[in-house]
Amino acid sequence: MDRPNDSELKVLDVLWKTGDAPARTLADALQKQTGWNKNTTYTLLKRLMDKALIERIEPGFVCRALVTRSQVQQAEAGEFVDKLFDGSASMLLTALMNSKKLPDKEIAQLRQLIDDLK
Amino acid sequence: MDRPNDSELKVLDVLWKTGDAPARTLADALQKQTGWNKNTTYTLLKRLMDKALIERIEPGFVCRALVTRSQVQQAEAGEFVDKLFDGSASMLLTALMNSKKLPDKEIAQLRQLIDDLK
DNA sequence: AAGCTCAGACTACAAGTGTATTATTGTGTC
DNA sequence: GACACAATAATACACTTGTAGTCTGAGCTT
Repeated sequence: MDRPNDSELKVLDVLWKTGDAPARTLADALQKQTGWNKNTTYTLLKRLMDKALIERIEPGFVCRALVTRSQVQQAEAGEFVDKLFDGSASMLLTALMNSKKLPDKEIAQLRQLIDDLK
Repeated sequence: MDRPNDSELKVLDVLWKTGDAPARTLADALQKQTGWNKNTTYTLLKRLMDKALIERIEPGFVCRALVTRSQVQQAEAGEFVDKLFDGSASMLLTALMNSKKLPDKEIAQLRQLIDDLK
């Protein structure tokens, strides 16, 4: 999978939230959300097509994501932990805990995750 | 803190491992490790200086890191979890567990981390 | 049919990245 | 002091990224 860069990710994010949508709708949403000119969104949609991360379908030339949020999250998380933490999830989590105070809810969910492991 | 890009990170990585070292030493290590021409390393050292992530000190014009590995890890981890997981550490960990099978050692350490939380 | 509008395509352009080539300066050797 | 060579600086250059301006063509208005 070709990877989305940061601004492409913002477009995908809207697309994942709204579901399949015409370019115009996405441009409007991103206009509101980030102040982008609509052409900026169009350009990014084009680049996303080039990377085969979205497609345009008839009728209406509607945009559809070809990757799910989870797929991107998993791919990026794997890359990231390798790049900075030598593949160690626990070191990543340590850094995260030092970088920001996790809310209780998060901690409970982390505990749940670990407990479910076996 | 100005952020290192991927190739600058590789330089920092060597510097963190070896401790303060002359440019030449780092270039040699990176030559071996990544095949880079030594001038590539020099260029990156320059950029790291511009970003104030390293300094050169006398005697010997030796390179010294101005940020620790932990500082960079924490900053990057915070950015990353916000960018892709809306700040949620548990969602990150979930993605990571789906992306690669964690070795038992890792799981034990994760459990330890959570248990130590309280 | 001539013009207006708007979605979408095409083009642009500065800044950042990855990597290397060329130039310069310092230094030990004869 | 001139030469050879290692250390560093300066410059280069193609590619990516972030963002926007301009062009085109299809349908809507007179």
